[in-house]
Amino acid sequence: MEYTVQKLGKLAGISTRTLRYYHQIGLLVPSRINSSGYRIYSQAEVDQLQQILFYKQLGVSLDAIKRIITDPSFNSTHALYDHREKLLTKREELDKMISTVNKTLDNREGRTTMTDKEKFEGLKQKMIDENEKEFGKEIRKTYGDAQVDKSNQKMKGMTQEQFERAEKLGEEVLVTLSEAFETKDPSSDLARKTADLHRQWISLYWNSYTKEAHAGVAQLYVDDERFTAFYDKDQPGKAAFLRDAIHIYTDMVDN
Amino acid sequence: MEYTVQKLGKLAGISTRTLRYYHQIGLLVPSRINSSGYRIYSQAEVDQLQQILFYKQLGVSLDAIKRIITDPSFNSTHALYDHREKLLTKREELDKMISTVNKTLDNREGRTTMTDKEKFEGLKQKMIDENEKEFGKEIRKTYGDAQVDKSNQKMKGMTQEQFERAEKLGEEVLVTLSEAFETKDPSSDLARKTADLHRQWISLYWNSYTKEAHAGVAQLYVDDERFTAFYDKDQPGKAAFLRDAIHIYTDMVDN
DNA sequence: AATACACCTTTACGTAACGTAAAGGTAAAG
DNA sequence: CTTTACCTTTACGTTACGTAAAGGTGTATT
Repeated sequence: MEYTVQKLGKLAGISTRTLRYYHQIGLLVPSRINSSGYRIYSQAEVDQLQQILFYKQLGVSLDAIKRIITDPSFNSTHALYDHREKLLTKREELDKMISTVNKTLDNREGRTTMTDKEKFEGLKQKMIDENEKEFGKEIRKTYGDAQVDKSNQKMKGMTQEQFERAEKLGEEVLVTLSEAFETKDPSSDLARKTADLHRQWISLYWNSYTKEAHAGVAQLYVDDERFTAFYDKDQPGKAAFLRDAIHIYTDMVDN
Repeated sequence: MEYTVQKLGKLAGISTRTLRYYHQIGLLVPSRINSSGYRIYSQAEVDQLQQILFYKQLGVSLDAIKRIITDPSFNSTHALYDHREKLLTKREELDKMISTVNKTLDNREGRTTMTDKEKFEGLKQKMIDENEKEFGKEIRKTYGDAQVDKSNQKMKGMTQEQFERAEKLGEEVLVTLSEAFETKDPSSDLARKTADLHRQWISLYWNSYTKEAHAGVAQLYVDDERFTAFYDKDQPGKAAFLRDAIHIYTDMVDN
């Protein structure tokens, strides 16, 4: 089988420009050029291209890939060891950046919104106070002061728009929960939707979402009678249903 | 105080080329140009440069930095949230690459020196099996199958070198824990070191470290008697001590 | 055969953030 | 007055292509 640039490009899922570029740098040379100047690739090039794309997926530079696949005396395993070192270094740098960003955001959250909309500020403070009075102690016990303070700080740092969105989401969770509860199946689509809405909702208050913490909070809804009372208000069993739905959800989602 | 390019460059630890480039793109404009055409910077520019370098350190693009520091109506906190998302996405991509490289290298090692490493391969599989038998059910219940499978997969994906490092770290945790335990103070330096070593250790098995999950595992050491038995083997109270140390640690560490 | 249309070619600029010459003025010190 | 250190602008190189632009080729339809 022989391929022109477009045929091969479609086969491999890359652009024709890419193939011309690979030819230009000598990474993938067509088996021949036909009388009209067209690049013609055959099976050997298809195989080589697969190799190239594999290494590319690992983040290896085209220059390094060229050395790996064209020079048979080149130790590709050693090259991959080297490459891994580079990747690990990069990840450390990234981790540092992420940590610094987190720190910066933490510091800012407390001070951003000054005395602009007092009413709004008052409302938020009121919500924090009530939250604290009702559930603060239990959550603090389970997740530590730092987490709770951060959540409160974040609430204070929210813009009015974000705040309204959060309140709306919170209501949506309750409405969808009621609908889902009627299915009696915590793995139903509606239940999954509820769990997903709930994730969105807490994500607005948390600095970093993790499945584990989400699942932990879900459990708390059953373990702490005040939470249970809140969710079971209309129909008993809703708190447990929500917990089950969230646990199924966090077990399904891959990250 | 006034500075020429070289003076300011030395002060900030950057090249003169960089300063000229920042001028060119309008990111840092000198306060004035003297009669000979020299760029002259004063205090205001020094301050702005510090800001620029801070954001640069977070991996923010110069274009984004420019918007952040020149447009006062720009919400820099929101920009940082966005930026953090990008960083997290990048880290996921990196993790995938690293995992694939590890897998590839593992496969190659197997092919090239198959019989040589058989013992080692067997050892890893044995560890996974034992782990599963002993703690699998409890951990699966708490953290879900996905997390446990990932951890096992990661163990299989480890190279011999990494594997040895992991085992050594595991021992270090135990040794340091014993020393720290004698201080009777879970906030002592030694206790903090123990928690940090423990973090490093589990990070080798987890795809992504989070404070919450770390704290959760620490709690498990106390809640699950099999874990407790393991850590309390020599001196009762060590499991609880480790949990306390880790909780103090996760509350302190910013990310 | 003429035309339309899909496909091919090469050339070349743009991207991010500078490093590195090259060619040529300027300031201060000897 | 010369050396030396410092300044300037212009411009090419870096990575892996995307995106025109200008023009030739292959095939099907009119």
